[in-house]
Amino acid sequence: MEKRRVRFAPSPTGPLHMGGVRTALYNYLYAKQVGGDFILRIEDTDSTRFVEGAEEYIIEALRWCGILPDEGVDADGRIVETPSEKHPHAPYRQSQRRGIYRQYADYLVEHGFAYYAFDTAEELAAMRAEAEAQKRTFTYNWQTRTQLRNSLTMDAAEVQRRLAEENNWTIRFKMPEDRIVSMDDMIRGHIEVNTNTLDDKVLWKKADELPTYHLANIVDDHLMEVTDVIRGEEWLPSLPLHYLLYEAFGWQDVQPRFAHLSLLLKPDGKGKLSKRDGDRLGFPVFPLKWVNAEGEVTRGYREDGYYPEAFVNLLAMLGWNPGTEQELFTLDELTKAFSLERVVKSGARFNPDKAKWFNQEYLRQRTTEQLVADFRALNGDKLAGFDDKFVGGVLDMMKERAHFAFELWDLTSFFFEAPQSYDEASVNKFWKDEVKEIIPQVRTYLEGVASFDKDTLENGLHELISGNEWPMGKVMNTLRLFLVGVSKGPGIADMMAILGKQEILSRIDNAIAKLG
RNA sequence: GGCCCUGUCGACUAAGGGUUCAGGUCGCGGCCCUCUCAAGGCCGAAAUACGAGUUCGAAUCUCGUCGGGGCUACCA
Repeated sequence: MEKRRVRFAPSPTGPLHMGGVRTALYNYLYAKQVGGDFILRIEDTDSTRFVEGAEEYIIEALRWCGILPDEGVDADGRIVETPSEKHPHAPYRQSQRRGIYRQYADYLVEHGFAYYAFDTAEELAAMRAEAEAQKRTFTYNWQTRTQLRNSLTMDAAEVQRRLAEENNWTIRFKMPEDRIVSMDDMIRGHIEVNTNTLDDKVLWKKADELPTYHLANIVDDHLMEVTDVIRGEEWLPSLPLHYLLYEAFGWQDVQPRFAHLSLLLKPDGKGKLSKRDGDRLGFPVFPLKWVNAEGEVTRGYREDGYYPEAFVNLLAMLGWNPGTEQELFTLDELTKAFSLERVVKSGARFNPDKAKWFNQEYLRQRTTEQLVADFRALNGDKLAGFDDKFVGGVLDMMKERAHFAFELWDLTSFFFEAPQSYDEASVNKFWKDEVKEIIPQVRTYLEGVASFDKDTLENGLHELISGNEWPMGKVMNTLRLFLVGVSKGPGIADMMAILGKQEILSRIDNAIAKLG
């Protein structure tokens, strides 16, 4: 089989949405599975929607996820502008390929597949409004084009004059009359559409000297020898046009195969997942943090504390499954297991809780060394006086409770700082006369323990308390309160063993002094 | 409105006409463990949108209805 070549072709109109990352991921997995190439192409034919920094964001997001393209981006993470052996189809930015497209648009006009149109946007908008008022649908196609201002209705001289003098004309595709376009989608199967429901799409804009998406996309996919197009479902309605364009160019025998992915839906209510949902429900919708021109900050998975492996994993499982009960996959495992046949056809509602669960699983898989590094990166100054062995011991004991590394400080702070205050409800509950008499005796016992390890302390404390018929719960909870300040944390003996005798005795003394 | 896609527990999904009074995971509830909080273990509630048809047999095939999504720009 020929080498598979797939592409991810986003527009730099803002930060890349997590749905876009998923599309990129599926392309990557599909290509890598068979040793194919993953290409990045920037579709920036609409200069009015260009957003500064968006292109860099896209590349950085892919890099963070570990799915950087083979072609289109250089080692420094820049879009390639000059052809080379590794990047033969450069430039990979459509705005820099403007010289390429015109000949293809002209070809279509010369061979009767397209025509020049001189209607203004205002005229067409007015016609659409009028049609709507009459509860009709205005479609620019064979039924209406003969009454409109275009090269089909004007004489050749007039057309030439307008082409030379006017600056706002377009080239439109001449959608055939009453034809069934028969298409295949790798996920959805066979699809048929009647061309009567389609309109004469604009392929070229004189004002910009640039093609629109449809033309640029087909031409570039062909020129870049793309074999498979995996893209979002929003492109499905354009598929007949794309088929017809391949046919018009005579490329139908080498046209790519298509797969249209369903969209990501909001966690609740109706509609597709949007930035608003993230703000409203408290989760990121974008891979990385983004600050727009107005200084408005949008949160990202990376900055929210997600591991890229977890993010990739959760994205992969949103609309695909391996057919087994396995849910945790490395990128390599995904590459081996992935198949378009197992991509789900219906839209996937995003579930933030499950996203957190994925991160928790990845946090648990981290080695102690990795976790210590994560933890120090977040809490450096507070940990200055503690060595890796101590920090690692604390984290090993507590990591099971965290979904994110940033939660670890709240979970473990009492190992690094003695409590400054004591939870009032717990004090009222446990610090009673009976216990006030017992605690000093426990302190005396602790002071005399020769081997201050977990098992010795655990057994010793239990024997001491039950031997004296003291109330186990009250005594232990009081000790916990004195050591931690609140009613939470690991086992008392575990804590004592890690903190050491001096620290334990000092915390007990402080608490007694403070609470009286 | 028109066109296209789509419809299994609250969510992600499995089951490709009989092996299914529908399985797993997240979430939810309960119990156990226990010095607290977690974690863990065990158990539980929870779905084939609806209606016809095909068939000995339908979650699975067909049609209709309803729901959801997308497109309907000189945006991508």
